[in-house]
Amino acid sequence: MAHEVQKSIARQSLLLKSLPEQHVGTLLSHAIWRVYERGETIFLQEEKAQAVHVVLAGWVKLFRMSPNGSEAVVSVFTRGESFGEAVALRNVPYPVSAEAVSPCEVMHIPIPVLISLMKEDPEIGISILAATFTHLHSLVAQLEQLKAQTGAQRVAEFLLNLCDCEAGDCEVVLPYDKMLIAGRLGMKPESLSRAFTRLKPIGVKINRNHAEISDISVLRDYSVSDPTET
Amino acid sequence: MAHEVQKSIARQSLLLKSLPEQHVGTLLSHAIWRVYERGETIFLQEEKAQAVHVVLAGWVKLFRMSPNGSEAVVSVFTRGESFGEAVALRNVPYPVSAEAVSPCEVMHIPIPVLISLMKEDPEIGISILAATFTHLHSLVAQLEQLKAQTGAQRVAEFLLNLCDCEAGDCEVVLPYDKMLIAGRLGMKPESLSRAFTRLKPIGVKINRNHAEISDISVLRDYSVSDPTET
DNA sequence: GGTGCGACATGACAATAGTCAAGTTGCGGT
DNA sequence: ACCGCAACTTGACTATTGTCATGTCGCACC
Repeated sequence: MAHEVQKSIARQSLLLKSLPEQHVGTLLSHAIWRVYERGETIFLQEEKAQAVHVVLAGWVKLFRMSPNGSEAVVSVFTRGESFGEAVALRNVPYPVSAEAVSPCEVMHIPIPVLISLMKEDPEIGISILAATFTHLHSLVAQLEQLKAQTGAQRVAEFLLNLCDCEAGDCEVVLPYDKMLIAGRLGMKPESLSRAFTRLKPIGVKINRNHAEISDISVLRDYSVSDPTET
Repeated sequence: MAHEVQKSIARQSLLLKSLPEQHVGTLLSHAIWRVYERGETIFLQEEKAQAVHVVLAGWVKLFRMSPNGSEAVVSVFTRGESFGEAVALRNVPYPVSAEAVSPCEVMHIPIPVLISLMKEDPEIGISILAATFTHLHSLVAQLEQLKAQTGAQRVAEFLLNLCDCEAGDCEVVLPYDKMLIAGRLGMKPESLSRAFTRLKPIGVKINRNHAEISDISVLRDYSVSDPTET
């Protein structure tokens, strides 16, 4: 971790930003910084956890291979987000695998460093819990989406999360390729294509990896409407 | 918490069993003990968290109401299990609602008690993280199931989790009614019925709330087989 | 011992998503 | 500039699931 730029990104991460300065310094000085190429494995399911991971740049996916061979994408992380906190403290194997889906920079904080610091200051524990809770919450939201919404609605919600605008029209860039988006939303690439087609009548134009939304509120209404009444 | 029986159940809970004796005593002496009737609400989504909850008897479901009115069951807890740990420490509203699905006994540990104890002893934090991680893990597993398995396979896996036997034949009791099982597995009651029908040819007989499995290994094979090749 | 209600099963149908196959397109390598 | 590949789209078909309607059964309540 020689570069000041990366240190400052790390400080802004959800995991570290609420910690007192002295601890952040300790953690950063023990952290390992690595780059990954697209498609490279960061760790494998069932492997023993060695570190907590903070994404500094690029995109990382967490996924699970089921015994029958199909892949379920559990989540996708980018700059400032961290993963592996909970598993780190329990000395159990990873329940998922992690892979870089674009060129990435990832910071690894070795677990022993974290544990010893945690015994000194309970604030660290609370901070880790906060990050873990964020994941928990997002998984709950995903479960709800899968169980209660159609494919097209999930895509609509996905697009809405990408917009920062509040109302009116908006253009967003799809952050990673469509195969991964499909996986993240629990469908096949073909179904994603069709979902996009279905959103066309309500003002969504897809061009390459750009999406144009003519009216956000229309899309928002659609994403929460009852599937049976459309 | 006047009753010794309940205290001893609480001590066996995942949350408390690994804590040092003195802390358990403190927590128990501040805990509130309550009974709930079937269908009674324990807390509502968006409500501010007041306590961590430990189920002593009966069954509790956590669920989310989506804006369009449909209900997604997130998890179901029973004796010895706890929920609400993560949200407790962040002063944020509950992301889910909780309801008793059978007559229940639930112990509530007020959050301030927990926080002050946590500042005294970091072990408490680790213990809470452990419980939280268990939930995280189970949510990840659920996501995988929903995305990569058919309805009948999810039912098969649900039945396998209920058996304690390792091989051969086995009879299990369905722990709660079929409507809730359906919700827990992300399907409608009708689909659950059909899933049971589909499991009949491979040796599963359903009678009331009893399930007879003629050969566990056959069922296990089925639950992990590729849906396309059956 | 009725009576009525809710849980559950089943059939017919519609909607949704997966599968397979056949293009099209964009892009990197030569 | 050409080639080849992988991502993406589209169409036809199938499978799975939700919806609606109907019927049975068990059980609490009078």
